[in-house]
Amino acid sequence: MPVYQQLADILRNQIRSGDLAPGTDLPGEFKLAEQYAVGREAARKALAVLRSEGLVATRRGEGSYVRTPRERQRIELGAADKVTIRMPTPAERVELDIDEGVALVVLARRGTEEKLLPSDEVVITGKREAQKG
Amino acid sequence: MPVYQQLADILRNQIRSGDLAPGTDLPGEFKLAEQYAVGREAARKALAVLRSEGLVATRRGEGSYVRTPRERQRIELGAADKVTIRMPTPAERVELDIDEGVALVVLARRGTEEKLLPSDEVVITGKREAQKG
DNA sequence: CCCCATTTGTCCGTATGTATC
DNA sequence: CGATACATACGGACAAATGGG
Repeated sequence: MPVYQQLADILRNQIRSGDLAPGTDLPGEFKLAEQYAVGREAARKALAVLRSEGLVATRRGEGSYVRTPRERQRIELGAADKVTIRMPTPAERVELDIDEGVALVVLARRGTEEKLLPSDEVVITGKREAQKG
Repeated sequence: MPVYQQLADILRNQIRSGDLAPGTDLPGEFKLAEQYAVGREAARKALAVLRSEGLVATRRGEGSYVRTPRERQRIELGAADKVTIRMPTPAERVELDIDEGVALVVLARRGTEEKLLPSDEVVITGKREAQKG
């Protein structure tokens, strides 16, 4: 198994187990590379994997940290409403302030414009009370 | 703007415009790099961007091609059903045969196990006919 | 406001591994 | 088996953003 994936697995386990709690700063790329005796690229790639899973966020000049789960807004769908999901473009990620590893929920409601929502801020259900006819 | 992003923008536009139709093979990394007078890494990164958006898929030893839109299965949600979305882990991508740049739909239905579905194969709506009481 | 140290981002070059045809 | 093509890995160099002093 590739070095970067092994490292990604180690860090993912530490995150899932709570050993690395949400909000925790991760070591820098060079420190990570040094600690695990790998090249910088392997460390970078491992972080990239975790970013792509939405577990970690990285800010240039700052470093990486464990992402905090978002508060989820409930979306109730009627029979005429449609939701599809796709990944945002880099431009959309900037525009909507979406982290890497977070999908885009496209909500199409009758007579309204499409709404674009970060997938980690929503939970989708059917309508609570149904209308007749 | 970074070279790889400029190249990604060019290719994305060609895909969106239909100039590069679904199923079309893209030039190899070296050819792409040569054609646009960039390094191989820039070409690779551009392809990585498009993969992360679900526009392109790459097979080792084969090359890259424009992904074909999937047939979408309609999912009708009741009031008790819950859907959340997250990115799959590399292991899950292998397990469920999901391309890069495709999210995972987690469908939780009353009394059943969670169902995991590729986000590009579903469209979600509310229940067509509502039950009373 | 500038300077500086830190950290990530970009880019290039090179080499080797591995899957496909 | 060879040719092609992508994947991994390391090295170095410079750019760009951040934060502290």
